[in-house]
Amino acid sequence: MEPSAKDHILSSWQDTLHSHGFRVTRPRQQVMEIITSSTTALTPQEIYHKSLEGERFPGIASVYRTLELLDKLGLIQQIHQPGGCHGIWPTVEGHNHCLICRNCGQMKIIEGNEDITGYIARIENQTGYRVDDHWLQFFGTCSGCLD
Amino acid sequence: MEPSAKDHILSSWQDTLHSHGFRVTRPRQQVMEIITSSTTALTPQEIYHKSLEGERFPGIASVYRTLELLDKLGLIQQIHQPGGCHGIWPTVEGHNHCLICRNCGQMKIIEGNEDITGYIARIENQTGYRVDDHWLQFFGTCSGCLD
DNA sequence: TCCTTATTGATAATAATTATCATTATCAGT
DNA sequence: ACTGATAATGATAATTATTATCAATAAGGA
Repeated sequence: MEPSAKDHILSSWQDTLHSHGFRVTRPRQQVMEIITSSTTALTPQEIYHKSLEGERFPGIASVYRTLELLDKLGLIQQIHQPGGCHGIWPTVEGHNHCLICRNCGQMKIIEGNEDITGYIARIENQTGYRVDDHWLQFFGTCSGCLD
Repeated sequence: MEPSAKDHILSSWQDTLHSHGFRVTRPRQQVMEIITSSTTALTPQEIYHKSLEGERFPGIASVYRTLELLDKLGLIQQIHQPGGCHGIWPTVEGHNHCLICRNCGQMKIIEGNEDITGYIARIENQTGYRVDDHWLQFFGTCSGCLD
């Protein structure tokens, strides 16, 4: 069986841990497994509660510690939503944005190929700010929830 | 002396409270004063701590209650940032975006006149989502911090 | 000014996150 | 495979943030 995209992320995360001298422990694997399996951005508490479904599960402190580590290594990012801040999602390479279903929370990462350089230049002129980054997020309804 | 933009917002907020049958109390006025005077988006705790500088100040519960009320009336919105979620900022009419200085936190609201309708249409085709809203935020350095 | 009652302040209760430390388990080096 | 040094864990205490409770207070119409 061909390795799935999820398996690929998981093994690359484990490589990153090893190459930085961190151990690949069972609690860390469980947290990483949950994050990479999810179709929605999860909060730390949600990740912890999902882990309870398993036979053995990490303590809540280890969940927080693992998230802190993954964040420090740049492997995850925090997703912000109007009604529920700071969901966790794997970091994706390159410039991209997220698309969130308001109904079921399902998230998709989309390639950021919009051209707003002209808009940014105008903002810089008007405000005197130097702009070095932006967030673009889309909200709507996914195809499953539209039916 | 000409009434400032802040005074204008403040009196319109008070009108909104009155017209919805809510009382304009001292604690509410203090919270509204702090929000409208700030150049950065503030968290509930930050608003409370600023209020302590005054001679009389609201209890922490009243700060939360006032924020809940202002939010329900649509007078404030929550601003999300990578390192400090849920700052409070007055709602601005129309379609607009915010520009935040990563250094000092100073915030500006900018008119949303970018055209990303083509981009949105492409996203809808690719993903099957129906997109009904978006967030666009810019991060950078303000003119004061550039010097 | 008085009266009704919405609102407050003080604080208890709940929830979320971080810190502490003895015990456990990873994994590099045999 | 086995062993040992120590990174990491689990359990829990401490801290912080938010929400709920209720008697006392004050806003604002009559």
